[in-house]
Amino acid sequence: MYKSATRSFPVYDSLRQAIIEQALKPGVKLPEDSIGETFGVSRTTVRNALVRLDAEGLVDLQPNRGASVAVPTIEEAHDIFEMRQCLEREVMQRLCAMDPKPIVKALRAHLAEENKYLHVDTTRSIRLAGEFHILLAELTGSKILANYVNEIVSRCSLIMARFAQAHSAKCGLDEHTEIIAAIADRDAERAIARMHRHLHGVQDRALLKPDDAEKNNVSDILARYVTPND
Amino acid sequence: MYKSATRSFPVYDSLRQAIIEQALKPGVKLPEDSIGETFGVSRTTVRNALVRLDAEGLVDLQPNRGASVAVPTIEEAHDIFEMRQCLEREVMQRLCAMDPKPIVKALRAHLAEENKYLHVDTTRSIRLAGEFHILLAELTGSKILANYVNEIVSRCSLIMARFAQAHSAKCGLDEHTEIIAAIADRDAERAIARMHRHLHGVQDRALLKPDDAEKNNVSDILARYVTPND
DNA sequence: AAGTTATTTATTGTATTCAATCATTGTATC
DNA sequence: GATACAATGATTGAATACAATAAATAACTT
Repeated sequence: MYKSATRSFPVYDSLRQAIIEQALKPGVKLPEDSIGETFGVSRTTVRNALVRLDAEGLVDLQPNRGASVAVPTIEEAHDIFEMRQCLEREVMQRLCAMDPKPIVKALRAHLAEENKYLHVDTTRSIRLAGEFHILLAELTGSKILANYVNEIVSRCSLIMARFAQAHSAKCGLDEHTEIIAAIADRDAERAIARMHRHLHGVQDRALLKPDDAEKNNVSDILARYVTPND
Repeated sequence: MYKSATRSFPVYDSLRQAIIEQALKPGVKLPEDSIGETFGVSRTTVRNALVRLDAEGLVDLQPNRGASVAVPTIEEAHDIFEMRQCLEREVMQRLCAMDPKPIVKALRAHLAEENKYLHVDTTRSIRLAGEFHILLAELTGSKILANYVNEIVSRCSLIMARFAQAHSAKCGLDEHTEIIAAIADRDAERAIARMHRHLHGVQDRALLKPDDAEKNNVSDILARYVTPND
């Protein structure tokens, strides 16, 4: 839906990544000026990216008082997790009605990747765990379902940044393995049950920590996310 | 998610309305200049609205060649309708687990409205039919579910504009009545079945007409959608 | 005359500019 | 010392301006 051939795309993408990886924590202000400087673009361009992120629910764009990383309430957190259950149930349902061979192959390949970076690169590990769910959705072949799952997984990352203990964001790899097995057997009921329990575990671990909305300097953090192209 | 206290909001809102009501048909170009003139705002402001509509899937924003009303393919159409089935099934499920009294009351009130304008004001009638589904979603109390349903109902309007016979967009009121009855009985299975059949009917009627992408003048059409506030 | 290239025109991408709003600090008053 | 108000500074809202790209037209070649 988003064509990357614009200057605002890298801004959008880096901000998104930074939010998902919890480098930009909920509540952090996102001033157009400083972000523009970081990326070497004008405020117009930054604003474009912010509008998009607002539409996706990752950023909160208040009139006349600018943008900040969205701060999900505990109610929204429950709401989002419930929706996630619904979407991923649908994913399981559909995958179990398809030819499991290519699906399982792709999933196993991803799982190997997850294993590779477990206990090695935490940030990457967390990202891969999320991408496992996005891959599942993509394998259904439904663009719109994949989009929704993508969006909601991102928002769950945000929730974990707000409420969860540090590093509790990692999905259990065993659980991913179990889910793949159920799909391989085309056992929809089991796949749904496994997924449900898995997500419930993630949710449980997510809703513990009281918030410490520590202020961080945006520019310093973002500088690490600029992809150098010269 | 979208704060209305900006100049771009009326532009966004009018465009959205015009697309949903099928006054702006799929494929119609949306030049920033002429739209800006129509609303008395600058291109910057128009662009803001277009970016948002692109994010919602109602507008297609191609780099360097501007915006046009999205033209869903037949594959996307099926994809979207399938997703809609999933979402509205969830709505039924949730509503049937709640206290039916206030829900049924709100739904009956809406149905009365639908009846009132049936055979009187076609445009309004079509809009109300869509809003029935949005109301259902809102009554679950889930913001995010309501958002998704809202979005997907809009995109279904787009699909009907592209493929359906003129005026086949109207939902059967009897079917709405049946759905309400099932909710009143807290009979989830029946509610889901009714909704499923209902949507299937809508989908069937939607996928007939070959496209006649007649060119239309945007400004003329949009002029009717400008809400005068002075 | 058909096709190709050059030129012009229209439209978009982005930066810059100015006005409006909000946040903050300082000052006065009680 | 606390509160209310005023002035300042910082940040956003939105229009304008300029550069870059694409579309349309004209001129040219074969």
